[in-house]
Amino acid sequence: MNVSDLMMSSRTTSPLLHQQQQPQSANSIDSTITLWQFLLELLQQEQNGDIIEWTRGADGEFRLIDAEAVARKWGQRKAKPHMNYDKLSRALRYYYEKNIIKKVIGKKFVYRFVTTDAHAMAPSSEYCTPPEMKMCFVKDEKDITHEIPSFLSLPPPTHQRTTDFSTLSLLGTDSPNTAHSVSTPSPTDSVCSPSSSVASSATPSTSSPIEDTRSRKRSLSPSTPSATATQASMSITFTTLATTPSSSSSSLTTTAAPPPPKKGMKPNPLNLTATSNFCVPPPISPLLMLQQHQNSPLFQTQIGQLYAITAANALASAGLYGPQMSPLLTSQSPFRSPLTTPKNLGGLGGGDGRTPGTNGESQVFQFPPVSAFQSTNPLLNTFTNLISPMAPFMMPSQSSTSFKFPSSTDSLKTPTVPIKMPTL
DNA sequence: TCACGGAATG
DNA sequence: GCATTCCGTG
Repeated sequence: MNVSDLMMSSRTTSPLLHQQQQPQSANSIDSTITLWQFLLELLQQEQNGDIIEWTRGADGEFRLIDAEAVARKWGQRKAKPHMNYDKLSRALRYYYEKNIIKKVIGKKFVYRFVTTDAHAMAPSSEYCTPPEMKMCFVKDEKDITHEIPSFLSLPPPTHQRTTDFSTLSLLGTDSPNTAHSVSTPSPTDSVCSPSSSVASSATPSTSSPIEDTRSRKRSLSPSTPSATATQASMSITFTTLATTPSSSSSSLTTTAAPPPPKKGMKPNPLNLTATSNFCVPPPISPLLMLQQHQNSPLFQTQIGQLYAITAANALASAGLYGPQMSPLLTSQSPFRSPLTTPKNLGGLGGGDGRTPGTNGESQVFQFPPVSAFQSTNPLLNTFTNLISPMAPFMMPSQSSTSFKFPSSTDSLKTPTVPIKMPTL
């Protein structure tokens, strides 16, 4: 199966994508659509190129060429005849808090869809944030010829981070038949409690040009991670994309004797506080953390068209901690509301756009371009080549852990991920 | 003029 | 919850 097939198949699984294939008229009333969806829709339709455009599609950055015209269309869609840019922009500003859209400071009418950053996704940022992550999304095969709308975002360094993670995540490579998810334990079992994450992520970081002023309003409840949890555990669940997220076909738990999940506790794949079992407080080196990146609107709506590859800079650190800890992970259901993301966006990723800064560019974290870790056009390659960054981790010859990526031929089978835990 | 966020409201 | 509407401020 090639990328094209993959995309086509994925489209059929996505209501949103289906909707995009049959775009609603900007004039028709749809009270359910949200603004960011509407904007994405406009951006995807060439006929709107005179009122809205991607300025740096690779970064999710777009500009309202004719803001009032966009607002009028928005008003038509929502049956709000008095809609104008002033009101529309107020709605956009609410997105700042939700980490869906941010303002590109210094550029008039320029906004940016926010890619997922570790802090948005992982409230337990202090110990659960991978040191570095590279991620690229490929929007569409034909678009690759001019620009890859790669949502590349690099979480800034965290001073508070005292641990080094070997993290490698492959995201969004949901083949039509297979998706992969982390089956997470309950947040109540979390080592990295939300409170500690607030404390850490809301700590003003001098390294970050982004600072959410609102986060300072929140009460900080300083706490330290539990020193008792020294065991890392891991559970990877593979699901079929066609099924509901909860109907995972199987799961596998590591040999680290993790506490069994509480009965009746339904893991929330988005709640990365639930990744606590991957979090090991210092001085013991944490082994891994799996992250999902699903709250980006583009990721949400274009997952079938997007290819997301993340590769932490764990290639080296994986060697440190042992190649046995090199899990791969893809997202579970891509069709998940970004607004279900935990609201703890404080700190690095929560800039409100009004932080003193030189310009918008300096306030936007970007992942390196695709070429940073893809020497060739990824879409000219096969699916296998797309995940080539992970190849070293998937080679039994280099790893005591073999990882078999589910293929189209065994899509209904349950891939196994034998994971050997180092002695702590 | 643009951008921001509080507040009230639907 | 997600805007919409209005408004004061910079």
